[in-house]
Amino acid sequence: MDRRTQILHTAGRLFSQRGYHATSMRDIARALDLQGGSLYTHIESKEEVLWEIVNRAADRFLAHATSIDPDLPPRERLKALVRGHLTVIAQELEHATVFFHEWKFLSPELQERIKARRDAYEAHFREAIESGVQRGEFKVEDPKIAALFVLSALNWTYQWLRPEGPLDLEALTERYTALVLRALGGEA
Amino acid sequence: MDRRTQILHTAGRLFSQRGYHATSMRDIARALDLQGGSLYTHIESKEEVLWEIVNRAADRFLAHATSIDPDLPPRERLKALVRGHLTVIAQELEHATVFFHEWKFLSPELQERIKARRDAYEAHFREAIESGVQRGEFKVEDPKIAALFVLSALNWTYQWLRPEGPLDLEALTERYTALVLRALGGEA
DNA sequence: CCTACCGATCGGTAGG
DNA sequence: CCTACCGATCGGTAGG
Repeated sequence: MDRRTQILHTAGRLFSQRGYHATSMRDIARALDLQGGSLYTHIESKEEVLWEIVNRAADRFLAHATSIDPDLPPRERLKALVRGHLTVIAQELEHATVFFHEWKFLSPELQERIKARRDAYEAHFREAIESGVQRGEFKVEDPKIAALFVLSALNWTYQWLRPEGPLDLEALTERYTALVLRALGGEA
Repeated sequence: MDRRTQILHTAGRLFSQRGYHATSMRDIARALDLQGGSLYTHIESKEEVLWEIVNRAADRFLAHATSIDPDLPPRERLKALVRGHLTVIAQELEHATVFFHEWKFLSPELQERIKARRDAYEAHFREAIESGVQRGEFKVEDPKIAALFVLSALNWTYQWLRPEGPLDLEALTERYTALVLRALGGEA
């Protein structure tokens, strides 16, 4: 792991624990046994560090979603989306936390880029639900609200999901998909 | 509205927009046409301001939950809980945002007090679900996960719920309760 | 990668 | 409620 990667990793941990503004560059340096100024050989600015963390987390979420065959039956597609989302959060809890919590501290231009990626991600959920409704697999009055409902239930999990916790990822995925599919009227 | 109330209100707005650490006491003072030092006639410290905002938001959530008759049929009880939660978020969006986002910046002692209140609040949901399962109104494998699922779907709404938005609170409550009850197996 | 520093700003206080 | 200030710390840079 080269220095830059170490810096991003350490920053991700500290940002997720204390927040972006409550973490100083000197905090990051100290955790790596460096002096504050030495970080700038490897990074451009504090904001660049935040951007890398947030954007890489967006990569992870999108990589899962785009790898799902859109021709799958909507029920299977949604199951895969739920599983992928929980997997990213469980495997990348610190970066996911920074992604959800700290993206507002990016510059307006970088915020727009993240919003665009987030919208593209959410569209996968909305489309899976809409196609399920069209095919009669799901029954919901308002697919947009249903998508927000499902994404809300998933996003908040970064607040309480602990990979080392009593519930393993498989078991949680199973229970969450069951709740989601039943909410959408897609399962007995 | 006395000065102290004005300060708490302004701080709530700024904390919700920029976050606690990115808001300076001088920012709050400037918004009220005061000098920074003048705030301290009315407040003790920046942390006290955060505490007041967070704890009052907790008051609002708990006031709704405890006003619900626990002998109601579980379905009705849960409907009321969902309605109450969305009502607080819609009516107190800025304070609710600070409640969810900034409580980690309180001292450990104050964090504990908030956690205790949050746990008490969540217990209302868990108990409503558990009693629904016992009475046969709900069918869920794991009431604890079901409660986390419902609370997650509700909590995240502060991220996208806009009181001035196209969807009014009544309509949103209706759709959310329908999704929640169906997820719990409590409605055809 | 370190030492030493820059200007700016922080939360909070004294004294009026 | 203001002026003026305190010590501390911030992100970042120059020069080696």
